[in-house]
This record gives sequence, C-alpha cells and structure tokens, in this order.
Amino acid sequence: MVIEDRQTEDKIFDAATEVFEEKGLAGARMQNIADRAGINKALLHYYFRTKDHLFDAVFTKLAQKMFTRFAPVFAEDISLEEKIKFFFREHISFLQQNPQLPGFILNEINHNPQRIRNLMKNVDFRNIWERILEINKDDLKNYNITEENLPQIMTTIVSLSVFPFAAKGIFEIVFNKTGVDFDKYIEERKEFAADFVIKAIRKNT
Amino acid sequence: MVIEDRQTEDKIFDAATEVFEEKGLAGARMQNIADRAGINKALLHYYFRTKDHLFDAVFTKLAQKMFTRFAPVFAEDISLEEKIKFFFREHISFLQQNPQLPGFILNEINHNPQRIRNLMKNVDFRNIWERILEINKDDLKNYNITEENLPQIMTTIVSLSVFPFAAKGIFEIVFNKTGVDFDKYIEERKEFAADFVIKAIRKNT
DNA sequence: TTTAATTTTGACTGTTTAGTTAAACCATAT
DNA sequence: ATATGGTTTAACTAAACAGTCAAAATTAAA
Repeated sequence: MVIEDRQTEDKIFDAATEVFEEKGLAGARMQNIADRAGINKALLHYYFRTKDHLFDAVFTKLAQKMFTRFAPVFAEDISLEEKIKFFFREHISFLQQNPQLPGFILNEINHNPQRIRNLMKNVDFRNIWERILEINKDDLKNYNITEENLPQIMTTIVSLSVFPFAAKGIFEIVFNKTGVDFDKYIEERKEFAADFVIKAIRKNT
Repeated sequence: MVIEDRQTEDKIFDAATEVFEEKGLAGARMQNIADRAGINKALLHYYFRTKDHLFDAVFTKLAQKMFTRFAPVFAEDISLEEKIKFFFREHISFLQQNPQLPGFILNEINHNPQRIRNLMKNVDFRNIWERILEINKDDLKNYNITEENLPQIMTTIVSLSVFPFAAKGIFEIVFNKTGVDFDKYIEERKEFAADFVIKAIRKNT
C-alpha cells in the first residue's frame, strides 16, 4: 500500500543502530528507537525480546563490520609499502562513512568487556597473527620489524587510523578554535599516516 | 571519633569519580555512588544538588588533570628529540596511573559535545598553538614539520600515547589470545613511540 | 547546660523506563 | 465470505530511578 516497503525488522535494526551509536547502551531508550523506526514500542519486544537482545544484535553486526576490514589487506599480493598505503586509504575511507563506530565500540567494550569476550571467543587471533607473520616474512626483514615489536607496530598503525574518529568530539572543538577543518584533516590523513609509518620503519641505508 | 576522618564531600567526590569512570554518566547510579562513599543517598543531594552537578564537578576536575599535562612539555629548554622522549615518558606514565581516563573523557565528549564546549570556552587554544609554533620555530626547520602538517603531527603524537588506553578493553582481549602482556606492552611503548616519531620526522641526509 | 546551626538519615514521592497483554488489524488460503 | 496466522497497536504493570522532606543526630556557640 504505502511506498515504505522495507521490512519492519530492518527498520527497527537501523533505528537501533543509530540510537545505540549516538547514546550508547545505557543512554539509549527503547521509546526513542521505536519513534525513529516509526512504530510502536511493543513491536521492538515482538521482534527482539529485550533491550539486551537488540543491543547484542546491533553490536555484533557493527563489530564485524569494523574488524573484518583489518586482516584482508595483509594478504594482498603487493609490496609492504603498498599494503600500508592501501590500508590507510581503505580503512580511513570506511571510517569516513561510519565516523561514530570507533567511539561506540571502544566505549561499550570498556564498559562491559565480558560481553565482547563472549562474542569473540570463536575468533582465532593466534592463527591470524601467525598468518600475517608468515605471509609477510620476507618483507619484514627489509624493514625495522621483528616478531618482538610487531605488536607495537600493528597497534601504532591502528591508532593512527582509528584515534581521530574516536576523539572526533575533542578534535573538532580544538580544530574549530585554531582554524582547521576536520574533514580536510581526515582526507589528508590517508596519505600522511601511510608516509609517516613507512618512513619510521624503513632501515637506514 | 572514628579513624575515617576524611571530609564527606571528598568521599562523595572520590566515589563519584570511580563510578562515573566505570559506567559513564548515563550508566552511573546515585545509589551506587552513595554506597561506595559509605553514606546515605540524600547526602549526595545535600552536597551536590543533582546528578548533573556532581558529574560536572567530576568531569571538570578529570579533564583538567588530563589536558594540563599536554602543553608544558613544549616549553622545556631541551632539544626537540628530547622533548618528544620526555613527553611520551611522562604522559604514558601518567596514563598508567589513570588508565580509565581517556576512554571516559572521549566517550562523554562524543555523547555530549555541548557540555564540554561550555567548560572549554575560556581556553585559548589559538594562543597555545602560536606559542608552540614560536618556541619551536628553529627546531621545526631541521625536521619535516611545517605549519601545514603540524595538526597531523600533533594528533599523531597524542594518538600513539592515548589510544592504547582508550582501546584497553580490545587490546587486552586480543593480546590475551596472542600471548602479549598489556602492562609490558605499555612500558615498552614509552620508548617505542618516541623513537618511531623521531625517525618519521627526521630529514633525509 | 541550653540553644542554635549543621550534618545525616529513613522513609517517601513522582517520573521514567523496560517489558506485558489483550484486542484490533490485515493478508491470504480455503 | 470467512477462518487462520502473523503483525501492529493502545493501554497497562512493575521496577528502577533521581530527587525531597521532616525528623534525628551531631557539632559548635552561648
């Protein structure tokens, strides 16, 4: 009848995603989600039994969206330097589309580590870790990367990409007062971060 | 009479700090704060009229604690490389004592930017910015730092120091599965981050 | 020792919130 | 047309919550 033909469950899911990202689990209100989905509050409980169920569904989806983007880069058949450039271009572009995601995920994990531990107990990090080491073994020798400092380097790369979004709120306040534009800053960051990392890990000749 | 002689207001403030850091504004409960301070809930409202008042008091104190540590480093009369080493040593040591602080502040700012904008409206960032430029003018020429890429470099430095704590929850899950110890990782980071930045900004000879 | 002011408490209030229920609605198969 | 099963709603319930209040307890002043 109406043009709006999207399934109710999807409308709820999308509305819940918005509200949870904005307010977090504790700050989100079921009534607010219902309003944004354009439906009655009782329908939320018809499709997702409780607030916790709905949150788990949303969080799992978003966490997958976030973490799935990390690993595949390292399997690409290009040089290490190209991989790094590729990663920052792709990952920051993804975050430009989902700027609230990092803050949301970091915050919910800090507030309830156990919930995430459960959702992630089937992810084999050790295996991923070893695959990364294996695939890039030859590359690593040509740079200042060892098995020992790999955690430092990996987390450094992630920091440079993710932190500006996690700290978006503060950055915008400070930038605003010093005449810097956040969007332009992010656009420039794709190249800057890649060059910065590459320069730092190159061996002196 | 009793050994416990600390002033009630301080006990409330400390308990509130703990609870707000753990749960955030939306997740914190006045009853929980009262219990942890070992007093009646009505006393909270006697000393701090509302939950919002109490939160503002705690947040302002913590935000000052956090941001005060940033600027002074750049005024020290030592070489730029020493300044960078000094910063990471001092700042990461400070965060080791307050590991929950970054996550708490980032999250509350993202959830309510306006509140922070008000609390910060008297901080003259432009002035701080120009002082940093002025003081280090000579140094900058010897490194790959320009007025244009200074925002990138400054935020990069902050990222490397703050992000591991903001993402402590995830890092611990991943580290735990790959045999890395978080505390050891942080201890190593003081030197690693400094060396990483210095190498990246050095001019090629 | 009495009085006054401050601090602390237990019991209360009104509101917000997640979650329930029974009835209405609607598609579609018989 | 009408009975059936899934969908949607308005109105409701029970619990959690921030905030109030009057009286009790404690401290300080006279």
